Order: sequence, then structure tokens, then C-alpha cells
Amino acid sequence: MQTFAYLSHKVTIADIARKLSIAPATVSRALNGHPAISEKTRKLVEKTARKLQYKRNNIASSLRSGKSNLIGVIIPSAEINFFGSVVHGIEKLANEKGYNVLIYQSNESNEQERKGLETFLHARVDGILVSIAKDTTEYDHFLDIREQGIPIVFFDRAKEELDIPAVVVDDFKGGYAATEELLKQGYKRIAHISGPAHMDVFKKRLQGYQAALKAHKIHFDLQLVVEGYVSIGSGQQATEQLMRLPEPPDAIFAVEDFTALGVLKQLKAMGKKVPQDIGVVGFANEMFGEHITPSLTTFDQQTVTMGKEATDLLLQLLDSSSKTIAQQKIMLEPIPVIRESSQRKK
Amino acid sequence: MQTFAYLSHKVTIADIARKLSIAPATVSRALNGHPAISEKTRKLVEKTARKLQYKRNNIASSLRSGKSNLIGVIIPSAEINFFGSVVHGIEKLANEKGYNVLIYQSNESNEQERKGLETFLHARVDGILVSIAKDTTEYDHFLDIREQGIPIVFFDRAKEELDIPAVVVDDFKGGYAATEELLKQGYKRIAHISGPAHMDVFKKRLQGYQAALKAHKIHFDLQLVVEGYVSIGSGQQATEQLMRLPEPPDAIFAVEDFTALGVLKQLKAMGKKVPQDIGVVGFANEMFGEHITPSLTTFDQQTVTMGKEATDLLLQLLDSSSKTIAQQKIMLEPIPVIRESSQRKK
DNA sequence: TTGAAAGCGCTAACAC
DNA sequence: GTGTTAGCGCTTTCAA
Repeated sequence: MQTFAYLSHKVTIADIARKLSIAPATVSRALNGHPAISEKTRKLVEKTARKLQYKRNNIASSLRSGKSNLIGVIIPSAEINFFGSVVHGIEKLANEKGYNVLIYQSNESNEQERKGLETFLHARVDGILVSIAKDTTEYDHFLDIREQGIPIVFFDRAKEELDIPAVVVDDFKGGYAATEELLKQGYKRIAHISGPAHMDVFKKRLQGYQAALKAHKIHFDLQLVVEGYVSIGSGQQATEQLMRLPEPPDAIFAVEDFTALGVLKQLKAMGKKVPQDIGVVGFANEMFGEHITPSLTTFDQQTVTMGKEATDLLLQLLDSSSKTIAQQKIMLEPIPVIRESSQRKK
Repeated sequence: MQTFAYLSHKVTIADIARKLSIAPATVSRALNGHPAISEKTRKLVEKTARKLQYKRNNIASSLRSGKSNLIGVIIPSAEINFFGSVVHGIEKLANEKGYNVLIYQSNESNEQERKGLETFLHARVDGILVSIAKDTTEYDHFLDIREQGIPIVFFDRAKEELDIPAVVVDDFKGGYAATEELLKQGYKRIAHISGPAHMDVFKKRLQGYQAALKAHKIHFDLQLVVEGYVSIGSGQQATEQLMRLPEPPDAIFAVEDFTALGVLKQLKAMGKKVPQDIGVVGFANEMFGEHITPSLTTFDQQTVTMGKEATDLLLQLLDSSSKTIAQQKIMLEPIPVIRESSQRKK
């Protein structure tokens, strides 16, 4: 029951074949640049196709070839700038390479993440790109997918133990650099508001923070690390807690920008001046950081590049000919974006 | 050449049928809840399907039924919060109803917008949701799609003349309310930084602005309207121009939040106090507005609702049984979000 | 270099 | 209530 079929008969390769008195197979070959087709036939077919406004039916093509040319992408939330930007990179490369992109938002829920994978299985996507949801602490659903023979690549939120290819930012280095930036500015007692410990991204930033302290021979005070849950409210709460310490910190490295925003809000509410009294550094380079007062020092995660690299990796995996992938793990450099919130000296 | 086909033989309805010694068609019917199938058979088929881990091949199903269960969505940019949020609404409803969502970003370019439509045609989407790109001034590509019999619905950035169903915010009302809010606060000389005049959204906000002035018997001064191009830079530039007037404004209604952000930045650079010296109102309720200083008064566009309504409209269009659509044009109320930037009194 | 024929997995029309 | 048959539009052997 084709809706509106009467309006425009869909032209097929059979139509072209009939018109030219050749076989449909020949038309197909000509249209797909098969080498064993004469230049003359090819031109003729192409011209006729254009004239008849032929459009290849991807669905039929997919059914026959077993390739859908679809890539599924699961992101935690489209409302976070960061992911929107990564998707931009994914789409750009994917479209160039003839793939379409299906998006599914997990909303940080494990259940919805699983649903997304299920949906993608149904849609017969050729490969899947995932940034893991915050609530996900079990990973069997990803392994299931891999067992089905569908390539997966993680981006940003990866899980190392699974041995699934991934494109991430060097979070350890980022955490290290963030801490060092504060030390360089003369802050002495640096706190860290971390994210859920089960997530690699946040764990590594914490490790970077610890390593930087150690390198600078600063005693690691456990009281100065508060585990947050990656949100403005969490940043506010953690800040309150930190500032109530007998020896409060003089700088805070927040695990990402939303948390950092919470920190700034709370400090303002408490009448503390940033960066004079307290230094603040975030992570992710979310858009708002540039526009708030004081502007937020942070680290850029090369979002568009991340999307492209992840797609490129997936495409390699899809290309069965390349059995060996160049690199299973790609680390992007976090790029420091130094702004007011950390600049005590100047 | 099915990659990894050796790893997991894909089970089909034929497998189930064989196992139960019934016809494939019966299996299909049972799985699709066909009424004329006995409860007993249905249960049996369902159980077997589960046991064999059967997954319907959507592609085959699409080819046969002529329905892809795919909805294509074209947005100008995934990096604008507003669109991310609308997509959220679209996805939610679409997924509930068994549709998958393809996303394409036009990046405000007419060429890419056309490419997106072309891509969707190839992918045989059942319907298309579009928010028009800034650079688009000709609309034949949309009409072409409609002629192909593929339903389109616009959201937010619509074009009235085309007579294509749309879900938009009542921009006239919003422009009116924004202006009135400033008047209520005692501002007398209100400027407006508009957007490209060819776009309905911006044109209507301008008309709302003019109507509000008129209603309050305020002379409309053409000098106080500057056409911007919807960006921070544009807001800065326009503000500079406005403030250089012999009689500069004491309030600015910016056509959307990014422009408003530019206004605030420029005013700050000029040493003007907001809202004491000058009042500012934006539009769209972008995330940053809440967090900047001063926080930005703006109008919320009910993004998630917008996405849902647009999808609902499209779904109605797809459901051929309902020849008459309830409403071809849906207007959402802009919701005032009053913050510091406009609050002179208090 | 091209054609004929088969079939991807599913659903719908028509039987019974 | 279920089976039979055909075919969606394409690609891919195999044969010529």
C-alpha cells in the first residue's frame, strides 16, 4: 500500500533497462561503476537514469547486499553541546562516505541505552558508535553486539577493560595539566570534584590530578576530593562541602564544565572572588564557559575531530578487507583554554 | 558478502516456521499481531522467536511493505541547544511509535539542506521534519519532496507561503510580549536587533515589537531597528551602532539569545550597566542565559513539546487513513522567563 | 561485455 | 485460522 503511489511511479532499474532494451543487471552494474561495463553503455545508462529521475532504492539494495549503510550513534544527551559537536564530526565523515546516521539518546540511562542498541539491531545498522551512559555499570549489552558481528567503537565515554576500539581524550594528561595550571598560578591547596568513579573518563582525570600533586611533592589530602555526579547542582553541593573544611582549598579542579559552573555559582553565593580568592578549572569547553563571569578555564576535547576519528575507525572495521586496524585506541590531546577563572597572576 | 556471517546465522521467520511446521506467513502474522491468528499459535511463535533470538529484518520488511519506518530530520545545527532539545522531543515520540530518526545538519547552508533531502530520498524515509536553514531563500526543494508524495512538516523555522504543515512558536506574540516586558519595566526607547528579514520567525518577532510599540502609542523609530544575522558578533556590532545614535536606546530586544549575548558583551565593554542603564531581552531560552551575569530575560520555545507536536503531525500525515489532519499549523505559546537583564524595578 | 536467473527476508492477496 | 504464491528492487552468481 504505497501512499501516493499514483502521484509518482517510482522508477526502477527495470524501467531503465526496458527503455534501453538491455538487462537490469547491466543497468545495475553501470550505475555502480562495475569495471566490466563499456564506457558507452555506462554513459547511456547514466543519462537515461538522470532523465527518468531514477533514484536507487537503498532498501532493496541493502536487503540484497546485506549492507544497510547505516551507522547508529548513541549519545547520552543531545542537549549537551559536547555531544552535539561530536555528532557533527560523525555525520560529516559518514555522509561523505555514503553512510546515514541514526541517533539515539540514552539520557544517561542504562535501560535506554540497551533499547537503543536493540533498535539499531532491528534497523540493521552496519556499525555502532557509543558514548556510554552515566548509569551504565554493566557492559554485557556491548559485548552482545560485538558477538553479533556488528562493529562498535566508543567515543569519549569508553570502557577500557572491554577491549573495544575507542577514541578518547587523554584524560589523565588533561587532569594533570588542569592541576598543574592551578599550581602554576600559585594556588597551593587544590581540591578536585570528580565524577562517578566507575567511569574511565573521570577516573583518569582524578589520577592525573593525583599525579600532578605528587610530581609537585604536594601531599594528597583525601578530604579535598569529593565525588560528584556531573551536574551544576553537584558542583554547588561539593563546593559547599569543601569550603566548610577546617582548611578549605584555594582552588578547585572540577571534572567537567557543568560541575565547574556549579562551583562558580556557589562561590559567588558565598561571596568568594574567583580567581582572586579561589581558582577554578573545568573540563570539556562547553559553550557557556566563554560567556560567564568570570570566564571559565577549561580543556577542549576536540569534539569534531573526535567524531571524525571514531567514524573513521568504525569505517575501517566495516571494511572487511582491512583485517588489521591501524589503531584500536586513539587518544586526542586535551587543549588548554585558559581564561579568567584560573588566572590569579597577571 | 555478509561480514562475520559464520559467527551468527541470522534467524529468519523461515527458521521459526520450519521448527514449528507452519507457514512463514503465519509466523509473520503472529509476530505482527494479526487479528486472525489463534492465541495458541501466537504464543507458540512468540516463544520460539524468543528462544531462537529472532530479530525482524526491518529492511526486508520495509522493502515489501513500502514503509521504511524512518523519519528524516534536518536541523541547522546540532550545536545550538535549542535544536538538540527539539530533536529530543522528536526522538522520544518517534521511537515510541516504532520509527527511527535520521538526522542531517544543514549548517545553515541551503546547499547542504538540499543534500540532506536528497539523502533522505535515497534512504526512503517515510516523512521529513525540517527547520529551514538561514541561507535558504528559495523553497523549490521542499515542494519537490512534497510532489514525490513524502510528507513534510516544518518546525520552528517555517515558511508560511508554502502551505506546508508546521509547528512554530507564536513569534508575533513573543515579540509583542518581549517589548511589553521592557515597557513595563519603565524603559522608554526600545531598540530591536532583528534577524534576516526573509525568515518568518524573525519577521514576526519584529512585527510583534512594532505592534507593542503601537499599542503603547510609542512612535516607531526606524533607526532603532537593526537587522542582524543571528550570532554573538552580530549582536555586538548592532549594539555598537545603536549606542552611537544621537539618541541611543535605553533597552534592546534581541531577536534571539545569541544576539542578546552579544548585546550584553558589547554593553559591558562600553561600561554600561544592565539592567540599570539598559534593559535587555532575548529569545529562545538557550542554556547559557541562566548562567551569565546578568542573567538573561528570554522566552522559552517549548522545545521538547515542539518536537513532539511536529512528530505527531507527521505521523498523522503518514497514517493515510486520516485524510484530514486535525491541524495543519500548530502555534506554541512562548513562555516568558524573566531574569535580571530586564528587571530595572525591584 | 552482457544476459538470465536466483534470491535477500518479508508481507499481502488469494485461496481454502 | 492458516497455507500458497508471488514479488518488493536490487545485486550477484553463472553462463554465454
